[in-house]
Amino acid sequence: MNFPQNPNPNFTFLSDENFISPFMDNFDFANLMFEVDEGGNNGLVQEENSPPISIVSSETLTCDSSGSGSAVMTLSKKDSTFDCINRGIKDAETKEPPSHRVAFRTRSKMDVMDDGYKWRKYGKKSVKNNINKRNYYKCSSEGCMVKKRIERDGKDAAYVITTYEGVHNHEIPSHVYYSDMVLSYDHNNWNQHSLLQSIHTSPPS
DNA sequence: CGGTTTTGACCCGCGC
DNA sequence: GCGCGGGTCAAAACCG
Repeated sequence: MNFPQNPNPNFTFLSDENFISPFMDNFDFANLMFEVDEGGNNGLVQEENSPPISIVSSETLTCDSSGSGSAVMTLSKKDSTFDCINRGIKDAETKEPPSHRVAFRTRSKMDVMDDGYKWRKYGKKSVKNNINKRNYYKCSSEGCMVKKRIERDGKDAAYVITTYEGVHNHEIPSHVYYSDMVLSYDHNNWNQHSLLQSIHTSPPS
């Protein structure tokens, strides 16, 4: 099967820990990257025989993704724990087809990172167990229903949790460059590992 | 002036 | 049925 289109091609889901910060020096791409999907085999950094959720981290992960039911994971990091429950999967079993969903946690001073796509904010909510607001964005391209949520980790405000939902049905509005290298973006294999360094969202003139 | 952001209201699903 | 929490809508404000 083909891999879904990367909703955020600026991020590459690496499976080793030698990750080079892609977003300036105040950015520490981080501790958590996982895909929440329909239980299929198109995990982002899925290794052989691994569940459809992968973590890039030295932290502890327990993941219960048996069957096609909801995925529950607990990520322990010293004195903090991150829990994720994918409700969409359960809903998808009886209703509409599940949308592709990708979530990851990054250490960044910036709340919103430019991923090359154009987003329009449509909501902001305070959520339980998090003093920080959660922001909701939609892709502003016509006909594109991709959404993303951005919130600061309630347990560690240094981290930003970003969740993408859906697949872009259009090209990236602006090319993305990593240093002198244009990010190799293969629609059919977007989970391939890439070297990321710094980012520029507008092409050199 | 058009696109984006803000923000309160509304809707819906879920648990009790 | 009710309350809670999360997600979305939409009108007004804001901005370039």
